[in-house]
Amino acid sequence: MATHDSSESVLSRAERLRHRSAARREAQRGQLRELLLAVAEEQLLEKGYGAFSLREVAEATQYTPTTIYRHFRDREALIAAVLEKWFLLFARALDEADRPDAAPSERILALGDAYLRFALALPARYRVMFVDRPDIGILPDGSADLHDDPAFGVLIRVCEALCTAGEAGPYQPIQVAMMLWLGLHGTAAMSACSQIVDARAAQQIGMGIAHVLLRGLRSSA
Amino acid sequence: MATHDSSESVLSRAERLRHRSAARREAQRGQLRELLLAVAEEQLLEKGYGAFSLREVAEATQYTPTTIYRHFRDREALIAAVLEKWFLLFARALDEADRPDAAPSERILALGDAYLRFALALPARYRVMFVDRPDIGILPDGSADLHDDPAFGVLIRVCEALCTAGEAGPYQPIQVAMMLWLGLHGTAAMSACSQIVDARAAQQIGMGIAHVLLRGLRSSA
DNA sequence: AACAAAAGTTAACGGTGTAACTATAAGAAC
DNA sequence: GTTCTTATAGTTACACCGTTAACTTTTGTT
Repeated sequence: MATHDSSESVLSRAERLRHRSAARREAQRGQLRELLLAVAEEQLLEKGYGAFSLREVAEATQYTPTTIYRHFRDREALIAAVLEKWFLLFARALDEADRPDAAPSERILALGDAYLRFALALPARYRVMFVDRPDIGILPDGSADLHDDPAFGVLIRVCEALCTAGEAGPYQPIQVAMMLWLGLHGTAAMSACSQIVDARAAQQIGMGIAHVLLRGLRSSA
Repeated sequence: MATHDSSESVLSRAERLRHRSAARREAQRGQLRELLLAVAEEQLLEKGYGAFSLREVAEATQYTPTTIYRHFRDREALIAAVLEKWFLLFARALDEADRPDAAPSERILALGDAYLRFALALPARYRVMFVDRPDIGILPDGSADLHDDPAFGVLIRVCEALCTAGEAGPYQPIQVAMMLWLGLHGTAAMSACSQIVDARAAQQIGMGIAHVLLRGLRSSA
């Protein structure tokens, strides 16, 4: 078990880590949770959900992997904490994009534009939020109520306005909201997961879908 | 998750495997590739892309993990081989759904129905094919030409028929195809990745998107 | 029978998440 | 100021993962 430290400068990750962490131990203390969150967010963005590694954020923070468990139940909880922050940003982005005084169809276009912008600005983030993680808006008891989600709440209210304006044919607000959301999600997800559509094309296709859907709804019996 | 190794009857996977594979060695031989493929497909469906494990298909076939490397370059190649089969099935499903004699919009609806049916019948399969794997239709040289894909080829031809029939406004066939495809992909992907929309709802929303898109296209200037 | 190729096994490496246990430092109570 | 308690970090260990190199067996061909 004795390691030859006389010759090579080759150190395993464990050795490196032990050395560094001993040197740092007396340094700072506390606010670790915030530090871990920040590093985790960074790693999650650049590695993606699958390759995101607990040990890697440990090494980046120069802490021991198990130390993370003092602050987060497990890997999933750490990711969930990052996601919580992201969903806040997402809701804010949609909220700021809404123009309550404009016509419903204009509001929907503005919302769609903001949605696509959010997705395409950081595809890795969108991917973790909406495709890798299967539990968007899933409540603790297992049921899902999208109306409680602030971001979806904005959309559904605008769709209600569209319906009462008689521009959605026979469709219910929830149906309209779903068609618009999932229509845009298709291009956002494909752009985030594949390379067959780049960001510019995705923005164009997505807005095309929004336009055509609105037109189709308006002309529905 | 929690493994109690207090009992002495617990064997490690390696021990179990060595024992069993010795017992099986004189059994059958050959056609291993097909067996591996079949088991891999099964595992891929039930575990998903991320949790799919080479060693697990090895154990299921009672072969050693390294044996797989005789037949497939690596884990990714094994998955790719399964995917090849799935994409063949997919192309066939779309091809069979097409009704060349019907009106373009009818053909598109039939195609959309088949697409959603394929996706919702085996969500895990759709997920691996269209969201986990980032390289749909990516050619070896890195470029992507969707027209060469048989499944997309069916769609694009129908969209061309729609355009020449004057039912797609100013949009080009490729744009129409993308809007339809990605519109449906949104509901299929969300249904496959999350639990907030069940299969029935997804089918309904997806067909709604197709209908409304067609109507919107037709009424476009 | 001899030999070459293919098929299968063993052992190992570095990576992963995580459970159980230990050490340490800070703060409170006396 | 000393001791007890508690939170926090560190250590060790385990099972799993994909992958590789080296070895042994089996098979088919000459």
